[in-house]
Amino acid sequence: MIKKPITIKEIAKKLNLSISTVSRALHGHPSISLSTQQKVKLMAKEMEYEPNQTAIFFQKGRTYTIGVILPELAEAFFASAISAIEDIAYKKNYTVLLAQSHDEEGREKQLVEKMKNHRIDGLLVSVAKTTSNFDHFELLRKHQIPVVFFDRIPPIKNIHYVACNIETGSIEAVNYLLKRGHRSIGLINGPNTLVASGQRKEGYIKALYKNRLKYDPTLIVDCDLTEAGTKTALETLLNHKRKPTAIVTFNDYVSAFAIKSLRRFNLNTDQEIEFVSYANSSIIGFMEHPPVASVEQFPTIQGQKAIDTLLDLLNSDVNEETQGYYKTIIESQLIETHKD
Amino acid sequence: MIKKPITIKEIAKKLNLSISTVSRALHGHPSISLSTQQKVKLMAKEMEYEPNQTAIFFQKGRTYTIGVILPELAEAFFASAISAIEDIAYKKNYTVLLAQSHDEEGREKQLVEKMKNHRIDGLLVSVAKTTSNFDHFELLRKHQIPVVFFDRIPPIKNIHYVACNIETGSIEAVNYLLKRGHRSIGLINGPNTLVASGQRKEGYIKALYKNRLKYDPTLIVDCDLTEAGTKTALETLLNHKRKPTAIVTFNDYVSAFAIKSLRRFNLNTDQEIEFVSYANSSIIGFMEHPPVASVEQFPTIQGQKAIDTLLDLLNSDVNEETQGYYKTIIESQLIETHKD
DNA sequence: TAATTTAGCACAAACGTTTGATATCAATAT
DNA sequence: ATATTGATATCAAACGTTTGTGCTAAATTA
Repeated sequence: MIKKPITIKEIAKKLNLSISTVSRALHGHPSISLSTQQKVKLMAKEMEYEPNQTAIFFQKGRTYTIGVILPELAEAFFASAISAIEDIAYKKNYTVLLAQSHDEEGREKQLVEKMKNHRIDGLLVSVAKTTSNFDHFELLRKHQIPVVFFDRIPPIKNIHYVACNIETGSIEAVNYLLKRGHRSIGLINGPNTLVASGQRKEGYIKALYKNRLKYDPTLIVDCDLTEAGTKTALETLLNHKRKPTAIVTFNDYVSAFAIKSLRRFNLNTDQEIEFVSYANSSIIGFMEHPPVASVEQFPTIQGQKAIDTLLDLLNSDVNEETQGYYKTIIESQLIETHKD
Repeated sequence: MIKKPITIKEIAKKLNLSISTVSRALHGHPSISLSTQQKVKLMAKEMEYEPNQTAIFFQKGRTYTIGVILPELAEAFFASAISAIEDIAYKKNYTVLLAQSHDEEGREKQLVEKMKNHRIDGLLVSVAKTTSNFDHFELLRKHQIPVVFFDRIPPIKNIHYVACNIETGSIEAVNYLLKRGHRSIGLINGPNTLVASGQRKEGYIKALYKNRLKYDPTLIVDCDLTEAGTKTALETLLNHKRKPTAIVTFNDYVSAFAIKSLRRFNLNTDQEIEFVSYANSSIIGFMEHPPVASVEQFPTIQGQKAIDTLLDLLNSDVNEETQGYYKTIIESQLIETHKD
């Protein structure tokens, strides 16, 4: 037996009321008597009435839907973020339209367009690595659709964003290693095309300067984040005239590769090399020899703050110019690996 | 400068045409002359016309949106699955409405309701662990909204589903270890409330029987999948009178915990214990001493098949009764760990 | 009692699009 | 010359809901 969705029209007919009365009754409008309100609500329940959201969306011009565009859903960082976002959206009765850009500018652009046409109320974006032109986001502004960027934010003015300050974490990381007595600290960094690489490097250098230590650029080695690349980078550092006793790596995966490689082929190292990395991902818990610490970047908190400010934006009808822009910076934090 | 979305009405006025003509022109309807079609299309582009999808959704009763309900977005398996699903949805011009149940039946129920009201065209679900009543899915059937279950499928008749046959992988795993000369093989399994645990156990037992080996139930130890639980389970096996030389574990994480624990406190084991696990997750690539093999469950393929069959369902207007139900089984597959 | 307020409801427009039915006009066929 | 066809475009209804305005009768006030 197939059920056609029933409408307020049919409720109206059944109760000999007008459509508008039914509508208002269901919303508890004061100009409808309590008795009819109850009658209507009862009948609605009886007939298993469910409002047609598409009609409401259309009518109201709002969808209570927020778009989320992420570079890569399968990446742990973004998976955590979207999970946190969805949780809050659910709580606030919003719905999440999800899409991934795969770090492609073209796809990102198309997705923005698509979401605009879907009449999302607002958008959350972590921008693609390759994106160099940001007009598609400007377009949304013209259509009064607020956008909040998070984690990967574009280098443009007048935007709302939530980001993580990696530099402080970077400084903490180096300070930590210095306190542990290391004097030659290497850095296996990511490709220098990434903003994230620059941030790590900046912090690394600043920390050394602050401690009045001389900064040796050759102790920084870029790598492509693959296992092979990591190995090569590691070997470069091991052959350095001031062979580092500690190494900061771009992220936990690079640390894992480096440690794995180091231990397999260099087990007879009398002096252990200590590692510090970034992300504090769950992988650390599974490692036999984890880095001594990792810089947490709080994906869930970033996601939460991002959707919080978006919802704020949606529920204050003041326009942007007068109220300025939300800029939230989360401080990254060095987390020591739990010794078990 | 704020832009109001412009409508076909305004295009019509500007060209002195009727609304319907503009609509048909934009769709290339044959009863509109090519010359006017071009004029209209040109003007549409000029005025930066974008169709109001909410109006179209409402009008057509279809949203080209598919709902996806997963237990936990932050879990690697589901993150891969949703990634694959989104990719295909994007290609086929569908949009993904995402939500997570957190393995709670109540939340799952609410989400289904919400998605129904959003008028999704179809739904993809991996059901929550706690769900025991499946009426909310039945409801969708009545509303002609097709549902395809994947990975975690409910124990009810007449449904479309995509699942992974773990038993064959389980058998492969044990066979593999037997071939490698092991005669005492342990199993660190998950909680027996999980279907997944049962499947692993079944395969384990069948493999032994097929090889005419006696099955010792005490070589199977359940654990809660935590690090501590794994350690306890491992110790139980190590103290077994027929101490296993190989262990199958519920998943890669359990393997990681076990291996870590084993190597830390038992480094002087002359004879190595070999591990085989499930999931073949990326963590294996980062392990210093990975399991020798892992049973791949193909999250992306499952996701792909699931959305493929859903789209099939959506685009064939034959009703379910006549065409039967799609039941796709993916064979799991033992993947040997790449030696590097 | 007549005038005015108030409560309770109905009417109808509007949101933007699609689509079946219809109209117009010219070209062709009878 | 009339009927038929075909090409092209218009009209108007419909999708389900919200909401400003208008209406009626009862209740209140003067």
